[in-house]
Amino acid sequence: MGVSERRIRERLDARQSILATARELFLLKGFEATTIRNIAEKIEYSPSTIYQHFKDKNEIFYTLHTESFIELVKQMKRSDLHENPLEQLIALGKIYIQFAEDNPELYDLMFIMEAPIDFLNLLDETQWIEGKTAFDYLKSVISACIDKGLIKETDVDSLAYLIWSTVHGMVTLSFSKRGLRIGLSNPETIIDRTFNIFSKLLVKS
Amino acid sequence: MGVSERRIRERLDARQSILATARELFLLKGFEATTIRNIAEKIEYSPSTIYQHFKDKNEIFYTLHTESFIELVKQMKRSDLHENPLEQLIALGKIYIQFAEDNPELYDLMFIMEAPIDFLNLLDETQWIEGKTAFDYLKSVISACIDKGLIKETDVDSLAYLIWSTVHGMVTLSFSKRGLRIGLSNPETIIDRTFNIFSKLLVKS
DNA sequence: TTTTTTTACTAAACAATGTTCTAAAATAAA
DNA sequence: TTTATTTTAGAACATTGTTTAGTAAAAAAA
Repeated sequence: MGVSERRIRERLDARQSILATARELFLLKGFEATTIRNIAEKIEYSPSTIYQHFKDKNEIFYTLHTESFIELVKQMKRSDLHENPLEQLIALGKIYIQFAEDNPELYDLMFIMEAPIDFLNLLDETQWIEGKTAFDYLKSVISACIDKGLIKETDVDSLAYLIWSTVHGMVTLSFSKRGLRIGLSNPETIIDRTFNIFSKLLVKS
Repeated sequence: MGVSERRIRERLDARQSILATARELFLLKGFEATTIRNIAEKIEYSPSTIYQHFKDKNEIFYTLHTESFIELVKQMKRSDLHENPLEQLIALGKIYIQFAEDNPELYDLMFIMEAPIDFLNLLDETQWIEGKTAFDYLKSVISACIDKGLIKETDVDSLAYLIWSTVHGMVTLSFSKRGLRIGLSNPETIIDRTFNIFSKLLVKS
């Protein structure tokens, strides 16, 4: 019965090479510029074969979306080498911003584009596990800060949403180039400076 | 010589009706779903006629982009009925969020989409006047807070960028539905609650 | 071994998009 | 009235995501 197993393996290989190529082209040229025909050509299949493995373009990129969250959480966990939870929180923010700056296209897919969430809505999951995992990790660090009396505010949900919003906002304003040409004295360092002020505000609270 | 004047007027009318229709369809269906053929059909012209008035689709929506900023600044100025600059700052934040929630498609065009800024880059203006006007207004309110000793921090640029990032972040996370299904207790009130905490942090600073 | 069934795959086509080309029609100038 | 200019439209082009219909290959059944 090795035959059917081999076929399953071959199918999986094809699927993986579609995903790998999609990822490669996506990182190089973005979502819109990565076409089904592009991917097909690169792996030497016809475009219609891709539809044997994925329902549509969104499904391909939803897979990438999920993988990217696993990677982000992995990066975030690097922050736990700090003993002091406040230091860990600061480190977490920096890691998040760094991830976004290193992977702007992926960040777009993960937090801005509608396509992946639209696909998620098609499956009727009640929870978005990858997102929740990352958010829960942030909350746990904030909780540690509160427990040690390092932050006075006690609404963890709102604190987490505030911190997330702020770093997300800084990053996306930078991506969309809306922070340029508005008279900032040092546009290239504005994210760093703003992050520092925000950190100070949090500590004093 | 009333003839050529009439033709100029007619040209302007055509241009205006293209813009009005573009706006209408855009608000109804968004950028991508608003097609040139769509607009043309509605004003009973052929698609190619539109290209006599606008270089491309981006130019049409860049015009909308600019108009929207004028409207936003108008709304923002409603905040100056508050005597206390800190109260004005809070009001300003609420107005901004309200504008975004009332006009999600316009907000997308104004602060998220690349198309309008790409068009702006084609003209080589050194400043983005509409954006700078709004940002300067925010900075003036913050400066008033600092002058009255209501906020301790003194880096106006960073404070303004922080506040902008935070409200922008909250709004866009909401738009992209990334704040859903991650275990928030009351997702529908999270923006309000977060905004309140952020206000408190700013005051205590 | 031969026949049948399932699977994998492709070429071609479809409907839609932004945009451009070519030529006709309407208008203004001479 | 004739000529030049402007305005307009229809058709075409190059892309896109996706679907359809049919073919070739492999596996299963006879």
